[in-house]
Amino acid sequence: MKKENSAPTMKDVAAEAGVALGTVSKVVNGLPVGDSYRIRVEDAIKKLNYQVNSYAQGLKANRTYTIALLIPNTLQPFYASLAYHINLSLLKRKYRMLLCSTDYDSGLEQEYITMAQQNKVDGIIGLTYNPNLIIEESTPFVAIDRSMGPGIPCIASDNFAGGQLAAEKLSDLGCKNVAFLRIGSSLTNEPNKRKAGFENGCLARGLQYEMKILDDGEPFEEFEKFLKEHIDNGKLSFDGIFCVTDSLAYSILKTLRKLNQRIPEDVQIIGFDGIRYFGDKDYACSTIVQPVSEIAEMCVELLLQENMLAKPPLVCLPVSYAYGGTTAETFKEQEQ
Amino acid sequence: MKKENSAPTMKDVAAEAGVALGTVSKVVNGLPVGDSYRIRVEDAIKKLNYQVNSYAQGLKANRTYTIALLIPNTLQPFYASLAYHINLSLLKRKYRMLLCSTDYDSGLEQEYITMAQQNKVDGIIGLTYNPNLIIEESTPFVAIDRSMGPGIPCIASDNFAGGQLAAEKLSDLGCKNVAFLRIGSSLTNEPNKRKAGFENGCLARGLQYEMKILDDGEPFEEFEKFLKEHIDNGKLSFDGIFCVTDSLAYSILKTLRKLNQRIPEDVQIIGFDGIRYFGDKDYACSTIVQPVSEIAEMCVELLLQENMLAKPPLVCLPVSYAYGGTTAETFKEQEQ
DNA sequence: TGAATTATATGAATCGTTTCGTGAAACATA
DNA sequence: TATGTTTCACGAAACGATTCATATAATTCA
Repeated sequence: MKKENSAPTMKDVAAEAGVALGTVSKVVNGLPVGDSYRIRVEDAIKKLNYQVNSYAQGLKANRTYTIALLIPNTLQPFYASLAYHINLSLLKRKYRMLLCSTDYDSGLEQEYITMAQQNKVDGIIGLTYNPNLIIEESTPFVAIDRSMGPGIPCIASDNFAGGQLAAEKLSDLGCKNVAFLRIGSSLTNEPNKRKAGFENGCLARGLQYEMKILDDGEPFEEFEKFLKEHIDNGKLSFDGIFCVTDSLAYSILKTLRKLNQRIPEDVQIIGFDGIRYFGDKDYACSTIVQPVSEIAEMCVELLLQENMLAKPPLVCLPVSYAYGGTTAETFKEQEQ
Repeated sequence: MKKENSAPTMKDVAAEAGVALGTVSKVVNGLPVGDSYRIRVEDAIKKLNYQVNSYAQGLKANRTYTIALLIPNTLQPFYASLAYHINLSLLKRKYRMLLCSTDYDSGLEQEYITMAQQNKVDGIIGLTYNPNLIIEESTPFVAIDRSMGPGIPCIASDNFAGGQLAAEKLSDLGCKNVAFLRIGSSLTNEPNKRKAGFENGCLARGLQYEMKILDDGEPFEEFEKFLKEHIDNGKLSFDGIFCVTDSLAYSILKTLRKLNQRIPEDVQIIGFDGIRYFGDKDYACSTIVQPVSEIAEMCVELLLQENMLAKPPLVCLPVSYAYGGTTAETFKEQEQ
């Protein structure tokens, strides 16, 4: 007799079908069972509208088919894209995803990790900023864009190559005197390598270059000041600018327009990330595109890989260049 | 004696502290326990680095403090924003969020709902498109933008008022002859009310108006054709256009520019949603802003509300207008 | 036909919590 | 001191699934 007002359990199904508990379990899990039994159980399942209780399964099996994703938010397109693609990769493997928006808050990052561990997730993927997160060794962790120490693989774009590519592109597009602009985290993380790559590329191509790097807390206006200082008689001394992110590129674009510079005629701009308007339309600016889908797939693959020893400390995936209207490729503009 | 290589359990803590299982449980849950016991237990917890197993808790309590959010994806800024704000509202209440990207796939929507129910989530928030989803009555469900039937509250912006507001704004900004453009779902959902609201507003203000509504599957080029037909001698007959979403507004903007129309000088455009570039910067276009944060809060509040009877069938939250460069408010443009 | 072998269904034990009836200890009262 | 009350720790039972040792039925072979 099934209890009132409560979801049916395996026991209820067993009673309904007139078989033992273990038999129902086998049917549910697709293990070999005599046909007559199987049919009776399947009928009972349909009749009672039975659904397994993943929590009971998780408790017994110590496996939950759930992973946690820590990202600052889903408002920034790059993070949103990561969340989307990681979700897809997990879906293919029948895994579920707990989304944890950390808002760049170190305390919240730690809270979410503790929560995830209590929830006995099968692993955590994290794009985090707290430099001393405490992660139990028993919980597999894969980091994005940051090296977190031994045993924790880091997945990132090839940021150095990306910086280099930006320099080469600007050079190919006719620039002679370029600038690199960066704002944000002083942490040692993979995206910081964009600077070295760009420098390297500039040297290789014989480009004149300058760098303006704002520390945490410095206001964006410093960039405006910097740019103004490089305007002589209405003319900007740079003919190309590489911004560390598309978001920054967008702000710089607006600033330059305010300073009466035409883009791309007077100065060309390349960003980094590969952000598109509304998710799937044009690129927000000419940009070095991160292979988000590949990053996602690699994160999931490494996270779920059993063999800890085979986990590499750092994986850098290849980036590419995409036109987005802020560089002077007239043949492409016509395509638009 | 604690087992090798496995996370410590309450039993381990009890043994370490020399107390009973129930006592540890009480300490963990903040129930009254004698001070000497409490201290011993707390020390043991620290020493063993014990963490509760939420799965065991969930099994016993039939309560998981987890809800599932079904949205098409996180790439579209509006959905991404929903995900972000719902996550925040849940966090305040110590709830976790399973993110399910459905990609507008009816089958996947149903799969996710079944999965969520097996996972014994405490509720589901869904912005779905499948017209006949099967949802167990025992799982609380709150719908966004779609009425799903009795017992399932629907949360939405006041789309009718939004359409009206768009007409009024265009009128205030000097438009005399306007158009409404819509593409997408033929489902009966709340956003469809934007059309009626706009019509109503146009009539009230004595605006000339035309509508162009594309069915599912019709190509975007139909809009271009429509607009071309309304260009006479290089001049568009409309001086204002209301697009059903910001995303559409963006596409129309590009099309109009291709047709040599200046925005906002020749024709003003208002979209709907309140999308911002890069999540927190300028609006993508002049727009009717959906109160996403309030929608999120309302969804969570209604979902977790115990009293089923107090759940309203439909909640419409107030929208507002925001300038985003595609309307002719010169005083605002100067602010930029 | 009877014994040996194989195949397969059974159900008790288990996972890590929470809950609650039980009983021991501490305190108050006469 | 003896008795009645109150307090609070104890630990068995339960949540719903899986697993595995056991029991039963079916099959094979002499």
